Amino acid sequence: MGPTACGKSDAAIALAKKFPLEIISVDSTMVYRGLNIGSAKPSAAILSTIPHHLIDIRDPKQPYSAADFCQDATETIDKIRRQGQMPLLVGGTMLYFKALQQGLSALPPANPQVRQAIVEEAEKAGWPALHDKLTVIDPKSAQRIHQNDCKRLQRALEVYEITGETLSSLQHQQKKPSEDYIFVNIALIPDNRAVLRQKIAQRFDHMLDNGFIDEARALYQRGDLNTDLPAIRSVGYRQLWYYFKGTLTFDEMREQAIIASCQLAKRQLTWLRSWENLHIFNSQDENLVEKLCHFLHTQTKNYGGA
RNA sequence: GGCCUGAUAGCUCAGUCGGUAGAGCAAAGGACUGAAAAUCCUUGUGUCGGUGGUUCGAUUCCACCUCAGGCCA
Repeated sequence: MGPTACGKSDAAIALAKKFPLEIISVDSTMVYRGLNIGSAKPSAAILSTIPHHLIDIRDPKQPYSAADFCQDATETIDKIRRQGQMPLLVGGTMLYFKALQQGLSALPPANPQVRQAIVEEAEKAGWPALHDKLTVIDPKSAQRIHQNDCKRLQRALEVYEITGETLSSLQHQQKKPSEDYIFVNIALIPDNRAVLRQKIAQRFDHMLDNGFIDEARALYQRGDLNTDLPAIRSVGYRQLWYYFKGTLTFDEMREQAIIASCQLAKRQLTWLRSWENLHIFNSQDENLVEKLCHFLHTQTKNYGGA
């Protein structure tokens, strides 16, 4: 785990060359086909040499979720282990890591019609009015969810609408943490954030120089995608969308994409700061790969048959 | 060379009829259960260009200087 542009993929690939392991991507954007350059997806050449999973498994039109990930990841882990290999989960989507290890409550999946109805209600009455409504239905969740947090408000109302039960009561019921596996949590954390920011900017410029705009334009010209979709909301694609529409100039698009990327990195670091049982490595350490190899070596000894 | 306009937070700017200042963005910290690269919450950021003058008190008024932009020679 680690923030964007900290070198996770490179480190994982280096490890895959030395250990009998296969990589499972834990990334909410790399799941989408056609989002390659902007998601910093490993190249086709690397993907064909080193086994990667959960990349290119969705069309950008179809949303993917943490629950989808849990199911896919569990199946993939089992498959890899049956083949006598070790799974290495690599990515920056911290909710996916958490959901996989701690489990999710038994909640209904998203329902587009119900969501649409809630959005329409919010457009008429405003989100604070929906928050009032939730206070009556599920005071516990309403207290926890801020009245401006439209995504969580929508979800809480959606769950009640579909099941007739409140989100808080369903969440109260036992989650099923995964007990079949031993997870070793490793974080790559930069010790200098200014350097990370610089790296993010350089990487974005590199993407622009290597066809990111053409890639995004092809998606834009499909005509059936928009910025309400999770795929197109992601960093870079969203700003390019506004650039194509003419809302942003090129310079504004570049600046805002880099800023959004830095803000993403900050949120990822916030997750990791309070993460339990974390093995932390300095992502800016010259000998990072060496140290990771040493660490993996001791871990495989400890958990050899697990 | 003359005249005009500007100089306030990291950036763009507002403001103080004289009582040492505030928005947006950025930043920092935080939350996170089927959209999570999403969504949301909290919090500051200051020699108010410099030096003098008037004043109980100047970022605010006055003079000069510096810098930037514009107009005229």
